[in-house]
Amino acid sequence: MQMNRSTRRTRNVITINDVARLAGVSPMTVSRVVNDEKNVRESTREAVLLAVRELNYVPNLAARNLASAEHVRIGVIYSNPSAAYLSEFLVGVLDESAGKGAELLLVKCEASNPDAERISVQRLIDSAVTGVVLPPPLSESDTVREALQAAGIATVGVATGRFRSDLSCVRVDDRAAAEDMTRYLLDLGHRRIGFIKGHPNQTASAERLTGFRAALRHAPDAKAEVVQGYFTFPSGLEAAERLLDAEVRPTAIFASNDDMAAAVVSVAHRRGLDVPRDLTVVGFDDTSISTTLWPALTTVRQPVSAMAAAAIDLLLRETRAAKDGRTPEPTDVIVPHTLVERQSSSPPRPA
Amino acid sequence: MQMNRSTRRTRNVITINDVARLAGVSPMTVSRVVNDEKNVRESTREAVLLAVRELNYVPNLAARNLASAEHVRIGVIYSNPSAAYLSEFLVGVLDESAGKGAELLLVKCEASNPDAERISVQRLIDSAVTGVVLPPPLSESDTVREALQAAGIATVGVATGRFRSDLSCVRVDDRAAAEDMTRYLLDLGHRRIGFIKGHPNQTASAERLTGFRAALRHAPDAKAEVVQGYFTFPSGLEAAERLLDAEVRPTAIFASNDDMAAAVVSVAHRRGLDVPRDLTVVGFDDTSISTTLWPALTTVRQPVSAMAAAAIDLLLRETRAAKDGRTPEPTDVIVPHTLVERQSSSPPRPA
DNA sequence: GAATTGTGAGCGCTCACAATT
DNA sequence: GAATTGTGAGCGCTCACAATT
Repeated sequence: MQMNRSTRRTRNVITINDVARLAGVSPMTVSRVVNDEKNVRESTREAVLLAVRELNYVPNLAARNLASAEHVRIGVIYSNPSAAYLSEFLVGVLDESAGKGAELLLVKCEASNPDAERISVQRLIDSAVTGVVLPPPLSESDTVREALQAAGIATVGVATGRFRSDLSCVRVDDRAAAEDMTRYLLDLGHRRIGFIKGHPNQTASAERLTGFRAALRHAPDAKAEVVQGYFTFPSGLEAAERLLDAEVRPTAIFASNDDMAAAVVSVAHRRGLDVPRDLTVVGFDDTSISTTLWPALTTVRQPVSAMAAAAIDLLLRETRAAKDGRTPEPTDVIVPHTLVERQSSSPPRPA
Repeated sequence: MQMNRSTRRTRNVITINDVARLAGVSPMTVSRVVNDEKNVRESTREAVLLAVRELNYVPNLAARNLASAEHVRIGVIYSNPSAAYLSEFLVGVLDESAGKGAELLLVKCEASNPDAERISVQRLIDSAVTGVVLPPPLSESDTVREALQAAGIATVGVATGRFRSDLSCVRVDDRAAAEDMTRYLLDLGHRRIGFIKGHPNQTASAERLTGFRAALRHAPDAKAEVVQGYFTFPSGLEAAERLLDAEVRPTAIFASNDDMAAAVVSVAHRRGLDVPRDLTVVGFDDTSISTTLWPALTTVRQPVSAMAAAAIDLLLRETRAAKDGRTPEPTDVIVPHTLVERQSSSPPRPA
């Protein structure tokens, strides 16, 4: 017999009790299933999940936070990569954590400065974060990784060039992506191709170069010229000058990121070269500069927001598992890249 | 006599009950004071606030969210302003809302497209946001403002050039800031000054121009050349070419934002001009590009993160007041700007 | 009557343990 | 004994109302 409901505001929201009733179990069992805990019989789990789906149940995060011992607080240490990258990254981080009730703590940090890095990590530790997400370039900082590992804090790196067995990461396959782009240039008919490398402190730089070289192996008649860059616009200017000063100019230049590709376009225009008629220019990342520019850049799209979101998701999964006494193996999440063809590329002009 | 505490995890955290006990009132009274409700005697309020401060009480947001009828969800509609601006803005929004338990909902929107703007607003309304923060340039969109007002959603605009009586805003005094910068150039000794205007769809553009002109009125011997820009790097390139093509070149160029100032530096270098020896270049905003560049830009610092944080704070205050039945007057929050002197400015070369 | 303060219950979940298989 | 499920209380706040000034 149903008691008269209290006079309180009626919320017509599905709760854990509704799910429990439908599944014929206790609310605690529903809680176990929803939180992916072990020691739930498979048939029970399925019954609960069925009820969850049927009722479209979404756990109340406020209640979970209040009832559970600790709060999920995720730290993000960011340095000054391309601002375009950071804003896309933050959008992804936000979108994912907002819905999961995780608190975010952002800490700025000068990159390539071990002292500053250690201080940033310490600040996160002092703030009792449960996990940390590292966007590039800090995702490859030994200092940061070691300090976090020493403190036993779950960490996920984003956009590292390679997977390493002691750090979960979310990345694209940089090598395959660079290979795809190079093959695209070869298919257009280019045979003299300049390549601008990324910063040597990031493994993605080497991977992209490897991919570039791998594609060229299938075109023995092609000539490659490789110069160093550092992912910045100014370094791209300098690299472009070097490549375009060659006696026989390349007909295409592949820059390891969009900022440097934008610099190549800038230098080309200064020299009176039409892009793409006289020079094809392609980039990597698909950050906002690639469409701000004229001509818009052909580039490799890294789904930055989705990667950030995936990193948060992975981190939450790992911290939850850790709380449950399991120590999850570091995971290597590879997300698909896409080649985005825009106006900065075309077949070379017939000689 | 103290009962044996439950076997449950002991949290040694200050709660509303601790404050109530110390202040000699009921928890509900503490709740009223903390939430800034009316109908609390002034002496009671003071006693409670004293206890809050003494114990360093911070309300548990999860408990508040669970107990109170509705959730605070703040929408942010962003378009594609400078990426550097957006990332700073998001950092501020995040820092402020994380600590206040507000959920954030980001919606991207193509600017200057009324249909897209209406769709974005509708998405926020459908998601039951309690308030909306508008970064530029959407903070000045009539479409967006009207749609939100029609839906009765509290809104705060950021970095609008002027205050209007129907919209709370957080901004710097653009006119005064531009006047300061211009006076700085005059004090350095410049008498031929180029000015690149911002996009005409933002009131800040006009304010900055007004400030520039106001400062020049005190230097009757100075000559000004004003050209149109649109806040983008390419528009800055074009404007710089126009200014530097003049028979008598300006010795200083004041661009209405950093992106355009960076473009001016780029054009100057292309023409073999040394910055600042041959040409002083100054910007506005102090976004990350101003220090990435060489020489680093002298510019006006807008504390973007702090402004975003202030906007969130103001919004929370307004929605809370509205819940309490009060209709707060739109507020005009002006935050201080600062002139940041770096390497791109110097006295003009003696003729 | 209006302004101010307090009371008891309840928001939706998870804890620690107990009970069952 | 181990694996699985349930029980009762409690997390820290605010609601609706009642009681007091």
